[in-house]
Amino acid sequence: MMRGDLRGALRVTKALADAQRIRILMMLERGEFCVCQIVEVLGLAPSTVSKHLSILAAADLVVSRKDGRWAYYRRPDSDPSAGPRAPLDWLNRTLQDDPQIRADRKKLAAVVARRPEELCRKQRMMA
Amino acid sequence: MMRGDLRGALRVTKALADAQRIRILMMLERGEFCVCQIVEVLGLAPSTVSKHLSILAAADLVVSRKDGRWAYYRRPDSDPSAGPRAPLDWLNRTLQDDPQIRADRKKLAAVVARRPEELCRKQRMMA
DNA sequence: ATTATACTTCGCCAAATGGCCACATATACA
DNA sequence: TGTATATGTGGCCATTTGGCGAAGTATAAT
Repeated sequence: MMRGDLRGALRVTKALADAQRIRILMMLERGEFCVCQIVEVLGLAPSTVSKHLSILAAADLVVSRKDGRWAYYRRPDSDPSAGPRAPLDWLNRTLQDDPQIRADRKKLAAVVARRPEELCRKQRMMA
Repeated sequence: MMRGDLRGALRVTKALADAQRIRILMMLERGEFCVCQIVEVLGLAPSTVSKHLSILAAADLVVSRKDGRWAYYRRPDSDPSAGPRAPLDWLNRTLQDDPQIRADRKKLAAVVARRPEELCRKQRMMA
């Protein structure tokens, strides 16, 4: 993208200025996940998570991939020089030992052990 | 400070998620300035600028120094490894050619040429 | 073809944010 | 001491933001 103007930078910093979105980004350091998996870890409504993901995507902090009914999100596998790699690395370093992030990682491990269908079914039951 | 938790990181990212505060930080890359000088460049009410500065200070992105009636703000002259140096460097790189930031730099040059008293006097006249 | 399902978009509401003015505080100068 | 002045704080208001549920969309399964 390479915008390089204040508006573009603000899109990034505003995207980073929310706890749930930071949690999502830290998740995605571990790999590529579908929306229902992210929903399960965050404990928010799917519509809410979807909106967060669209904000992150608009800032080029994540990219999406459709596969059947599922939508997978991951960190862009792009050049480390350009793009907002620097603030993300900083977050990574800073939050390595944060209790919330550690808890998310633990929950993530349990989540990836299941098939996505089960997650979605469970989430429908709760709602 | 070295907080290292999500709350501390959010204080930083939220502080960076505002155009005026980014403009202030870019100004302070050029040196140390008093509130009335920042007011003059941004074109906002002194109370507004003061609040922005307190948000930046709470995130350890600026430090203040009192000298008589004047309060001077600057970037913390601290270790480059710890602290939120990384996102700031990224902003610096990204916004180098932004028109708003360039305009601010130009205005800043005119502002530093005057004595602070004149600026404050002028600002009182306008209000 | 119809139904089920994974996700997104829309509409709404409560809370947070950014702006200003008015006032409070603190320092300097007469 | 008293007054002027540079900055900080509190109250108020308009806008933005984050959350949810309901409805919409698109793909898969029956």
